[in-house]
Amino acid sequence: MGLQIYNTLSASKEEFVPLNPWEVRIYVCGVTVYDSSHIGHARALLTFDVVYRYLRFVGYRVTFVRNFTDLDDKIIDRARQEGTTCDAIAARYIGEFNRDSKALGLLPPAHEPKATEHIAEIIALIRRLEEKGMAYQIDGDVFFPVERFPGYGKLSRRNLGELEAGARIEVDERKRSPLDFALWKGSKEGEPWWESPWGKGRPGWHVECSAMSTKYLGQPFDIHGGGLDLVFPHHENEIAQSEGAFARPLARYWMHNGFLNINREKMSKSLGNIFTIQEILAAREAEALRHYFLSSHYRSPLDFSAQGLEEAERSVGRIYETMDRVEQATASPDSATPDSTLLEAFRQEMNDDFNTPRAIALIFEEVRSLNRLLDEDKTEGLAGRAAALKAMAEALGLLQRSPPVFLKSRRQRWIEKQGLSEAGIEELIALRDRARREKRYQEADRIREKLGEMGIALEDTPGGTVWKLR
RNA sequence: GGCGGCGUACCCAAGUGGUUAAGGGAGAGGUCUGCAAAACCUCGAUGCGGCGGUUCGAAUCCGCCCGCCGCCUCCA
Repeated sequence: MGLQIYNTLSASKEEFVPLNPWEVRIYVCGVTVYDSSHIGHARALLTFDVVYRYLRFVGYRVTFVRNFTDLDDKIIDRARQEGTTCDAIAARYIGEFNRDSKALGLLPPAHEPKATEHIAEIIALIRRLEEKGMAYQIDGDVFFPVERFPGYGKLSRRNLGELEAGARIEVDERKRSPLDFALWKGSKEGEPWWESPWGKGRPGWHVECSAMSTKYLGQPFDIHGGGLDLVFPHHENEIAQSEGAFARPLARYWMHNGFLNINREKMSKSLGNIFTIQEILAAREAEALRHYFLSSHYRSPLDFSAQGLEEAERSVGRIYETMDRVEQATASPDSATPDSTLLEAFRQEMNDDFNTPRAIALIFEEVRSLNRLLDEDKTEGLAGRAAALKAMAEALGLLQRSPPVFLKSRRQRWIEKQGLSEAGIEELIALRDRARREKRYQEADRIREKLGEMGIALEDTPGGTVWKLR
């Protein structure tokens, strides 16, 4: 059986059949660049990075697009607070985002369009809606009349009656329905603006994604993704605009990742429980965060904890340590043909709506068998299995670095945090080794204990004493 | 009020009708070791929030109840 994807549109898993058999076109809503990205963003980014990687792994040519919303009320507010321009704010946080995404080990998208660079396309889309009677102008604003789009609510499984009943929005009295949303906003004093058929103004929130996704991917395209919170109203409105304008589907599969909570609470500024990506990556390896997220299913809510992340870092370290052993024992696993049984098992798990927890379980089962082979000095089949493990890990974005580099980096980070010096540690180890050679074991154990208190574990291997973090 | 989700061992977390309920961490015992560590082996939920029901058979379907959470407003 092929890949099954849970489609929010049908609220069920569906066989994934792309429009063209060999390629997949996917659009993911990126970030609004008004502040630093936090680990909730990281979950969404990593979720779709794995979708992207896995689609490539199974052989598709993938066109992946992720936008920047660089035009929005929050950016305007921020610029005002700081007495600077929206451009400056957007540029700053796009820069941060690029650093974050590199640090997270994300594959770069084919396109990263910005709203401000697609004003012409946005205006064209709104005009098209006007022609079809799906836009109305009031003063300098243009709204989308939701009752003109019969499928409104199909993604979030609501009907207009329910929505209106539950609406707690401050209603703009000029709108025909409280649910109508702005396609174009007339500019107020001090706001960025562009010339348009409706006067000076700027796009509404949802319209830029409609314009940009179809510009790069056509309509329909295969997969549209984003966080669960975007289902309503953002994605619902994208569907209304794009399908209203062109009378064909916008995207065929809608994927949404679950939320990240902190200690069972939603992350929010008012609770002060937001961790930025930069804060987390200063303390932990990026692949630890990735492993932590992939250990639960992307659609489940996930509770973030420092302890969980620490455990994840150890787990990732275990995979690296095993790969390190393999590389020391065999010439080169890279030149081996990956074990096909393992790859097939991996595909089977991932084909079930990207079941990464099971894929990771598979990786650990394999880590155990590899270690057993290594313990027993058996090299038969080792390279092929290691190659398969590596291929699986890469499809998840793990094992992006060479084992020695990763292990060294983790150790280095820890030394700095503890204010220790590598030379000092080495010196103590040398002292202990001399004591051991001279069979002064009490002395040797005393030194090891001392290092232990510093958080360092020693391993006496045939090749000499190596040290690791507790 | 409307819509939706979750509750699996000490912790994290898969599993949505059928042999022994994945995997990781912690724990216990063992192999190895001067002693350790790492690695490996073994053990570990007769039970999947509670109570009923459907079924030859349910963590898995249905009903009720308890507890937690999300969306309906900007939000990944």
